[in-house]
Amino acid sequence: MSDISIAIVEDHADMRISLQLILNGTPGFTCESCYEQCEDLLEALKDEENVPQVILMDIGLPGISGIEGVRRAKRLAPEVKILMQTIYEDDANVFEAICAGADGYLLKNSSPIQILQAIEQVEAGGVPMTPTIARKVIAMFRDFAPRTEKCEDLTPREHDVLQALVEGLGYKQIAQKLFISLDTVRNHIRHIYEKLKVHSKSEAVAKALKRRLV
Amino acid sequence: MSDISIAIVEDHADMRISLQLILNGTPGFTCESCYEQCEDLLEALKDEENVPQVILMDIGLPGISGIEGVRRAKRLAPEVKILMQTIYEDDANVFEAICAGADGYLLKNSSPIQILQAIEQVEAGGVPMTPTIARKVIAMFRDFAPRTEKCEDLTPREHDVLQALVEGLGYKQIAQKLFISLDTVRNHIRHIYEKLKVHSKSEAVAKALKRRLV
DNA sequence: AGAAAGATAACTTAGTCATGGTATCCTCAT
DNA sequence: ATGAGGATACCATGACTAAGTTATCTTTCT
Repeated sequence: MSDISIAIVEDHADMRISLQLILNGTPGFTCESCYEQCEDLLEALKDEENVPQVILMDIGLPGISGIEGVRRAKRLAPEVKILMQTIYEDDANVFEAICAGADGYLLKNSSPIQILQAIEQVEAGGVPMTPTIARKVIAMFRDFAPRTEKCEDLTPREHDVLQALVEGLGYKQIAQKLFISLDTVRNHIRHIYEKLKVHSKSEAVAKALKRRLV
Repeated sequence: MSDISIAIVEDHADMRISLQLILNGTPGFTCESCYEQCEDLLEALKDEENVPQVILMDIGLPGISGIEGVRRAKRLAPEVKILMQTIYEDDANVFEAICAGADGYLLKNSSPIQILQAIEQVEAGGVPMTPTIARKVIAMFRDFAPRTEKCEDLTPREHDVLQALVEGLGYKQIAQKLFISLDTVRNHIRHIYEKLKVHSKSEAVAKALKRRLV
């Protein structure tokens, strides 16, 4: 089996060079191409000869960001595997990177061995990521799934009112919308608060949306 | 460090017994409880004394299915980690299991070593799953790709305040949390309202959650 | 050096909200 | 038929929120 060919995109020269040294110094891996910025990588990808099997891409880059870089690289070479590397582990970045087409997600403080393993894993069709990130992805995934849970025993009418609250309506507007009096709205909301164990409109809305009660 | 405590739910006696033998025969793992069906597990979970660290659950069970079992078990003991085991790797089952709250997904033909590794991994906060399943989850995730509308340029501080609103806090609480005066909170919220084009806390919370600004 | 933007803070006022208690009417299942 | 739960409605009050106006102090960019 021949070596896995890797390209690096990384703006810090020392990081870039040491990565390349590690890769070229390990049997089974070769790294011929290193780029300081996405633009250079994208230029290179236009020539099919230059397409590596795996790209190791920093997420925080000057010019085109790593995330946008993934999107474009995948357009130019859909079959290339891209591993993102980042110091951040925040939701927004992970989420965006995955949607952009990244095949794995590493932290910058990963050990060389972890990096090599991740490269092998992604080339084998896996999706290497840190446990923390995996949890986040799964959690987000769960959030998107339609919740079948039947709302903490809210009555149908209470559900209507909660729905209206989520739409951002005030008491008066809800009364008009549902053709009931202001006092009845108050009453329903009172009960909703008790059942959801909250004490304000915003808390109720937050809980309703987070638990997919609406 | 003490052993990881494991419970098994599996209807095939031979499978169940050999699993238990393997676990108890390996340093670092103990398995005291085995159940033939979910009902028994759920009954046991009602007593906090009986809650293990990890549950190894078959997905195809008589009576309550493994998936429904996960849902209920997680309600009784939210902190328990659950590994699903199945002969199937089909989308529907995997997705349902994940949404129900499973923390990992193994195939039934996994080797004992793989099972032990998965248990360690899940206990460490990871999400063990086969590469195939991981790919499917990621692909599915991408499809749902709800656009991340660039946070209507809220300033960092405004973002903090919005975050607090989403947590259901009131003005006073936000002031305390962020170590600023009530008036400053008012001011930030005023600006948030202008930028999000809303006129109340609940509207702001609804918009923030729907657009994933937080 | 000066402009622009952000974070901080104060004061005010009309209006809304949270929460208490109470009561009527209807429907459904005991 | 009788009671429980749900929907409707009213009254009252203290606390909170929304929105307007103004001002100081940084930091950042030009």
